[in-house]
Amino acid sequence: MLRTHSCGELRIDQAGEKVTLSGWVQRTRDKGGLMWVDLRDRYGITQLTFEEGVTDPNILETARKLGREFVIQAEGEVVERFSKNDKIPTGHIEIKVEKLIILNASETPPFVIEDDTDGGEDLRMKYRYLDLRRNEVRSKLELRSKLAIAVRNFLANEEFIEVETPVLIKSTPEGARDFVVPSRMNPGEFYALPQSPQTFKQLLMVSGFDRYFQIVKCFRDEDLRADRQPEFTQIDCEMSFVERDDVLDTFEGLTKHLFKTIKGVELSGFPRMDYADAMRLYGSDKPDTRFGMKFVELNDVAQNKGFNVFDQAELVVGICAKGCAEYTRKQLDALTDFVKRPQIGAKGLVYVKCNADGTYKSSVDKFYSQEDLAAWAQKAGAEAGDLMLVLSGPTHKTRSQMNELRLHMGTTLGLRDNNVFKPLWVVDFPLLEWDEETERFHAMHHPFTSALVEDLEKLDTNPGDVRANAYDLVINGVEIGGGSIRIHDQETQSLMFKHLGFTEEEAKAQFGFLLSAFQYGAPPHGGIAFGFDRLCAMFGGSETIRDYIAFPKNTSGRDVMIDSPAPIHDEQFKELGIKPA
RNA sequence: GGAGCGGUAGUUCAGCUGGUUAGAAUGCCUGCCUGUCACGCAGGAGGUCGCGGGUUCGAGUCCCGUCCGUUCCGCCA
Repeated sequence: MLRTHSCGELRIDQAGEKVTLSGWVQRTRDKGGLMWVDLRDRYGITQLTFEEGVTDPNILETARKLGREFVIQAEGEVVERFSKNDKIPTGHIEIKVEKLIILNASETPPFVIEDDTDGGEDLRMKYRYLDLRRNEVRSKLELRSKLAIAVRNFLANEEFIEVETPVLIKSTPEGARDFVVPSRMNPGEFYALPQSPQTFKQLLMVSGFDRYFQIVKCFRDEDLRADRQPEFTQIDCEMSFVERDDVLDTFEGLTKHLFKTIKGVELSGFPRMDYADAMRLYGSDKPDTRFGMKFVELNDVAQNKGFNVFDQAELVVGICAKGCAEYTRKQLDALTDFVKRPQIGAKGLVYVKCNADGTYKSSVDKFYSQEDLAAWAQKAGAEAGDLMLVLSGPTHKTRSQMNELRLHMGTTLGLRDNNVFKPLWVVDFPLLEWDEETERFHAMHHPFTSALVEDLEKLDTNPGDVRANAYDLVINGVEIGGGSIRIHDQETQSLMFKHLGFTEEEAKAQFGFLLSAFQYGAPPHGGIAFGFDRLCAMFGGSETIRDYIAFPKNTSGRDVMIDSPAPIHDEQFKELGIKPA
């Protein structure tokens, strides 16, 4: 037996017992006549002791050879410590070693395996298997495992069936770029890796599975971010005979269950907000509702007073930062620089300080009287001591700039507490979005999303105004998941493809299987998918999903540990019937 | 595709307006140390300053290019 106990479980009660422990050498402390070794495994650390005149000289000699991360097996007696350490759970005991075996020596690792490591991101990724020995990273994967199990428990309890769908499927021009895989047996033809199991889960509804889920890898060949990996995991779900609220209720239930069982947090009912309101009040389809600072449109009180910039703007919009009237020139300049950065691209920033004495000081005093500014303040709900920040320009662009500023102010003012969770359903997204590049409408969610019945008539006259029966779950400004009630009849689906610019032949070639399935009794259905990696990161209180993935890729889509992607041999090209680039 | 930041010892970083032999901390090695637990003390080894070119009497430092990493924009139905 290589071990009788883990390195985290022995306590003072076990004093006197003979035990065998195995693990990694965390650190050795050689005091001359007395030597200690911290032995580590995933459960904890137990101290081993070696003493001149007590420990067998051969064992002492072996112990002195130990280096960091050696794998050893130690046998000995559990004894009470002479000087105890209250900082670790096993700190009241130690093992008086009577037998020591080096199971495997180790090179000195390139960074220290400690919570507070000296290793940089890149290095840790190259030696990810060492990084994963660290408590911090391991505990994130433990959290992920717990979440996955809790998801399965909840959904199984709700009669969902877990079904695996294929990974080698077919490329379609809609949506994100596909990863493709050449087919050896069908030269010149390619599989694509799924961006989501969308059509398969809909077919499972046609098959009568009624409630499906899968914790599944999805693939998108797009540029990466801190919260975006080329392969990522979704909690993918679909339900039959449901309307929107049935889906929302079920997954509100799942979300509450996860927060309760994993974090011990009780969430109350999730508010719902129209996409249009989200854009108007927060300038974003995923508003962070942990704090207010809602947008206030000021066109009627700020225009036609001679300030050209505002007069010519489609939208004049402000936010009120509570208690910030004392901001210095330097702070205001920094905010101006913030919104003028190329990534945000505002031309400038107007401020209005609501002074304690009831007067106003603004960057546009030349154009506006105290009464004018008072009208703004009243509209924005700004009181003495507050600061109004105002942007103007084209509606869509200005809203998105103000969204950035609002989030920045929220962060600056400490209003975005990681221990507070504010979920929100954003509903009634637009069905279609105009794409400047291809000069046609494309589906905002995906082409299988149904429209709101009352908007259907606008599909021909004003397609951009048609709302979809689609919804997103947003928590703290992070898009956790999204879904829709799907189209389930062949006619409507064909019509949708037509509006998306597919010819009948194209629609048939790409989605013929779905259209045909819809002719054989497809039930009304809808579903949702949660981004599992992001959910894990949110539960762990972090913004990057990388540490919640055991072996992630870097921002260039590379795995620096195995060094992929990599070239293939000419013979492989030949076998696959494709030519090297 | 675009923008910002970064690349100096095994590692994390400092190195100002260009100027002797490029530093610190930590890790590593050697010696000492019987209650350490971030042990302590003494000593030692360790560098193609990412790469290529240019400016200069002189480049880690300035300029151009390039590669890599990272953050963001575009992109992500």
